Amino acid sequence: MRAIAAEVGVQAGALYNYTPDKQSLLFDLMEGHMTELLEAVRDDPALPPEARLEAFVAFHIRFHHARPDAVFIAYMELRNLTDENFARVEALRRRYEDGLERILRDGVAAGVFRVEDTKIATLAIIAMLTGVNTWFREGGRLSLEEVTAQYRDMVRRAVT
Amino acid sequence: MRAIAAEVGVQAGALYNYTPDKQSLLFDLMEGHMTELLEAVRDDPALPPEARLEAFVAFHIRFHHARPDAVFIAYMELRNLTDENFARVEALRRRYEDGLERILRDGVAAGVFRVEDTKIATLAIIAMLTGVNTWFREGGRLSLEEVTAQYRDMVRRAVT
DNA sequence: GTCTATAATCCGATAGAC
DNA sequence: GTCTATCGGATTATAGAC
Repeated sequence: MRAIAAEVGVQAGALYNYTPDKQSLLFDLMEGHMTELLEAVRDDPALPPEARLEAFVAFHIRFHHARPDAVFIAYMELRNLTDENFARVEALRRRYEDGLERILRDGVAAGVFRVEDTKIATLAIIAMLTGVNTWFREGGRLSLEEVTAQYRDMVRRAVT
Repeated sequence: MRAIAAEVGVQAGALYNYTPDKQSLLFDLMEGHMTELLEAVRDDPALPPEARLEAFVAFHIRFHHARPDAVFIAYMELRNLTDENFARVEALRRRYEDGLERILRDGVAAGVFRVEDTKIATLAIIAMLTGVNTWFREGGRLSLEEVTAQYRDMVRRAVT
């Protein structure tokens, strides 16, 4: 709390005019991040599953790349949530995963994807995409667009 | 330190007969984990790249599944290492990644893998495989062997 | 709405008896 | 080698002045 106060230029006690306690602040940050994620993601079931999957890959990488701090907190501070707050954040995360799984299931039903278990494929793809945040830095050997293109190819081939 | 002492049945001060300070204890844990990993991984360059890749997938999942606590610490406590200790752990991690990249490069050279950038594919595959630890629990819908088989298929198809 | 001051508690690490 | 006791400092949160 002292670090946050110093960052915004007030004393620690002043923060308690804006949040009842640290737990609420942490939960609000994480819930806000997940809500933004769910509101930003787009999926048009009328499009071919391959196009929907490619759009998801590009969206996930770009959205998370734009918010490294929120992603870091959402990942590292999960264990510091109360049981109830943890359950609420987890429910939002599952809703996001369900969006990807729907694409995979539709692709399987349409005969264009070969996926034995869509839930496992969903978790595998999201873990792979989120991993970009741990190593990608602007100004490196490849641009984010080039990196995204390669992940798009790997994901597409993994499920076809 | 107090929690560790309680777990092993001594008082906090007694731990300092075994470690000079908390930083050394943390570093020794993480270095030990990475050293075990590097000593346990096997790769026979004489085998076909596809077989070597499948062996790597199975090894990575099994090794990490057997050490959930060490994996968790190696991940969550990275930021609590001093700069020097962080650099040493990172160097070990990079050596492990290089082992997988060698397989991918050999496969590309042999014309059996289609990978645009072997470094990116390496990071993507490892992130995907390590993600298993965050959700897999013994006694669930699928056995670890079944899960491993599905990851093996996805990885193989992603690079061919 | 911000400040100072402080309560209550936790932390890593050390000192010295045994 | 373990214990008790404690130091010095950090933490979240509160109280009350302005």
